[in-house]
Amino acid sequence: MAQTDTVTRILDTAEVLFAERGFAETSLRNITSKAKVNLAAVNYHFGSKKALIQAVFARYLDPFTERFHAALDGLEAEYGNEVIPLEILLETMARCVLEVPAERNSLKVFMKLLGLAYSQAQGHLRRYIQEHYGSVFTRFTGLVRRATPELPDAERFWRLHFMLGTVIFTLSGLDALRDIAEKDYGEHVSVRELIRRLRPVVVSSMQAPLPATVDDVLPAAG
Amino acid sequence: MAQTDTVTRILDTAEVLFAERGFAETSLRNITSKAKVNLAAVNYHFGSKKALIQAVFARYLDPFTERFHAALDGLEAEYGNEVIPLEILLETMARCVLEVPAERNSLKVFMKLLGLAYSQAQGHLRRYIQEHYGSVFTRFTGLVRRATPELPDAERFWRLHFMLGTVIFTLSGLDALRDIAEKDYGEHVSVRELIRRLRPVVVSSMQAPLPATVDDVLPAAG
DNA sequence: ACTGGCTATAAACGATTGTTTTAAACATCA
DNA sequence: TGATGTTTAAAACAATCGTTTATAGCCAGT
Repeated sequence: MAQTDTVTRILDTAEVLFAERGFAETSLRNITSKAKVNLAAVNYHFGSKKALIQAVFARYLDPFTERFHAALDGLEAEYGNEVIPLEILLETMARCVLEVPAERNSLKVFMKLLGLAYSQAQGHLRRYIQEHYGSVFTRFTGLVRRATPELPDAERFWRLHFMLGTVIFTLSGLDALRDIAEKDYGEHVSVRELIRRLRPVVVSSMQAPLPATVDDVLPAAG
Repeated sequence: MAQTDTVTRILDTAEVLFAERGFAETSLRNITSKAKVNLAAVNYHFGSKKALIQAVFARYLDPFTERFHAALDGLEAEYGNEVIPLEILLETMARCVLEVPAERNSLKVFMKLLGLAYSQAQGHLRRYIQEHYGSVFTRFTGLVRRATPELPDAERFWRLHFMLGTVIFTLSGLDALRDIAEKDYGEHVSVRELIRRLRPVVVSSMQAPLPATVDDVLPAAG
């Protein structure tokens, strides 16, 4: 089938170029010429550039959500009515994130796309992701809520997003950071290495003491 | 002087539009029409779009670095040969970040621009920032090093970037997150409120236990 | 009053964008 | 085999991009 081949080749090329240069900076001609397919093939198979972008995300997020739901099913079955510990929840999510792109390109591309979805995308992408994949996140946060009863709801909400920021920011800017780290510390940094470093930091973030309630945020000055 | 007025009006408009939609998605015509100046004025006063982008950053970063250097001078004078505690260093940086944009637009724009500098900008911006403002960061990390002698250099490097990710990601995506938070928790979220929440999390991140050295990152699976 | 140096304006430049159209090549099924 | 519907190919579409040019206006200094 030349059809599936063309579609796949477009997606494979598009996700790499999008991750490298962003959506607006990547033209359809960049994609089609590198993918060795015709320019019109994009609009024929996907309808528009926006739809292509969404398809790129769907190819990552569909298997991820499926896997993540299954993993959470397994955890809930295993723990029954008991509370699933926070570390287990976080590791489960991490494992699902890691496993999905391993079949395809690289985790770096996946995280870079996620970062773009937040920083770029003046609307349609965020709306698309929210609509199609919001339920998994809701389910996950519900389990995290049971695992962290000491946190007020708003506090937990923000800390989860702090955590998201740490992970996405680091892994999406990995190339630039890796260059600096290697130059300064001579140490080669793999993604798994980075996740090993992320683990205690993320857990500590979630378990940090509650912020001061009333007093000034920046008390000292002189 | 209509000259300064035009330059300022271009910068004021450009930084808002850049922050809202990114660099590539913001055309010079968008800027000049909203700023009510002639299209050619951008290339006349700044030379190119790239130079305009850099000028937008310089208008934030120049006063910030000046202020930050001064604040660090004050701390070093105050503490002499003693080690400046980590919390003091972090708070000092936070205060400098907060004070600069208060004179101008909003912290949100500033953070959004910083986020864009990392996620977009396939080169020239990152290089520009590194060249012009890298020394402040180097000085700061040197002080952080003395404040956290228990951390290996590489570990501290990464944790500082984790921290950066948390802050930039959260504050640059503030609008979208604020909508969700207000809808779900009814609570209005100001920037200062958010920084109050960020403080214990960031400190805990830096003080987290060191990662496991050898064993598997994701041990359990079944 | 007039010249010289800036700045503002309008128009046009060539290049590139996403998308559409037209025609040819292909596969599939009666 | 011949007809039908699908995929590719090349060209053209109108729109928009950053940039440049040519012209007009302004405010000094002599």
